[in-house]
Amino acid sequence: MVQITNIAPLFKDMAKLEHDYSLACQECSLYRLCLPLGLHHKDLAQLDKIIKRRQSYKRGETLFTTEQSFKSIYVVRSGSFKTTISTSNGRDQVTSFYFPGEFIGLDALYQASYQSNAKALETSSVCEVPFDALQELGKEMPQLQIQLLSRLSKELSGDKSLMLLLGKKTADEKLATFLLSLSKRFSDRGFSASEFQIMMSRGDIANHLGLAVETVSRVFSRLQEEGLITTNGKEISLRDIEKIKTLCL
Amino acid sequence: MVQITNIAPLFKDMAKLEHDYSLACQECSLYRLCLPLGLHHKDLAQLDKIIKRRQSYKRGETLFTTEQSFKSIYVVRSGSFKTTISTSNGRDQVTSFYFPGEFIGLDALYQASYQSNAKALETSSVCEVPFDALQELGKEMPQLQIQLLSRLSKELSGDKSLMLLLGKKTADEKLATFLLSLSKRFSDRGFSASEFQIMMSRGDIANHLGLAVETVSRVFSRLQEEGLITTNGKEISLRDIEKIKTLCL
DNA sequence: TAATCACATTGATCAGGATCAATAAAAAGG
DNA sequence: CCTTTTTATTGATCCTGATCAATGTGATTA
Repeated sequence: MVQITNIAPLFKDMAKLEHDYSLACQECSLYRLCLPLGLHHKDLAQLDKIIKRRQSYKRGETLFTTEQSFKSIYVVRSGSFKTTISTSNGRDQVTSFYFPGEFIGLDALYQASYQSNAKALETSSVCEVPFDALQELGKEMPQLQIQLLSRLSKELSGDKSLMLLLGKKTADEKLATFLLSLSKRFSDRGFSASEFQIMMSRGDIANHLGLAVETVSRVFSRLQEEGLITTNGKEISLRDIEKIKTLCL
Repeated sequence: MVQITNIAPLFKDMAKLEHDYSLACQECSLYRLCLPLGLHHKDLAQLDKIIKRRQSYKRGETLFTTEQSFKSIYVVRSGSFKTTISTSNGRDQVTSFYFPGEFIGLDALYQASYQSNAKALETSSVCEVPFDALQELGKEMPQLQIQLLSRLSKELSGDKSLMLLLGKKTADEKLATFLLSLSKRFSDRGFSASEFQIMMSRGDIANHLGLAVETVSRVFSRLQEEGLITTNGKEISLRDIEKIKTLCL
């Protein structure tokens, strides 16, 4: 059996996370969720050197588009992003949402150009990791390569699950699955698993789940009538997680 | 006890293509599509040592299931496979089809167990690549790591495209897109881009595209009436590829 | 603070594709 | 080879979720 990673959740100081964009990997509260996991101290320092800490992006601002050639992968430092791809006639699909510690742009390295458009969902910041430099480092740090492979593999299995959702689940099941996925990710990051603020619009959610906005709205209302959740705009609280789990299938 | 370890060489003359499972990477006709691409000759020899050539699988036979722990990735040598994942209540989704030179099991390395079930669609064979050994080799061959990353990334972008298909395309668009994807993959492998045999059932296709069998059948008939394709069971020929392209969106 | 604009909810109606049903055609198996 | 089983096609009907429409609720800006 090949055991690759053990991303244990935990981080404490929210304030740091939000505001100190220059914070080095060594002191970053995302350490356990991020790329450096498993690196030795001296290797970490080297990784730290190649990472560019970037200014924040405001809601709706673009991180990259399919027009740009691939140079870097991005790790969310604070806030959140969405990626979309489009048909030639302008319909588009929200392929993923990204939270702190998650990698954006991994699907780009094959074609050497970004395969999707990435936009901030709220005021957010990222660490930019130039891929060339990362590969150079990787030659001397197998652990880093493994980390990277592991991330790609994780995204891959997430995508397969979404295929199952898109292809085989009903509207109710889709939304239940989505809410639990958010819950898990918030709780992995030290936030409440049952009460959180969603920063994506109903439209984004609907699009991501292959539904119409109206359907999402109706399912939210129905779940609320049944006492499974409470919503107030962007505030969501899951009142009966166990029951919601049974809805996911 | 007489151990019969390697019978294959005895049959060297029998259709190398299909049946010589012991054929080394150096002589393999899939070279350009496969893992070794870009490796130096001596590195290739080393890679060759860790690869296990496996007996063939018959239609419907299992390559691996979600119950098994992850040890190896598999490269299709001949034939084809499908992978599926399932909901807790038994609905399942065909997540991908795999052709010669393509890698199966890449989504497994994150959780160290296979995330899907892989089955042969016809009499097929694979090369088994033990992941531990591959990682060891990778330490000395950056090119190999890059190849691996590249493959993961490629699968990732394929999956994103499928999300777009599942979430935003109509039945006609789905089937047109699917046919062209097959066409491309056959032509990449030196076969005709316009005439080929599909080895997956209508059910598999329907499931993969998030449709009912009946719908797939009807769309096939409609495309045929419109003179865009000809079908005869598993034989498909694309009569007007340009027009089919316009259907994909 | 009003005015504008983007987003959300709810209702009424519609349609694409699912489901049900029957038959036909291939495979598989004895 | 004939029998049995699986897979494919075609038709009739139904239903989930899309679309259209109207109103409500927040946000942003002047």
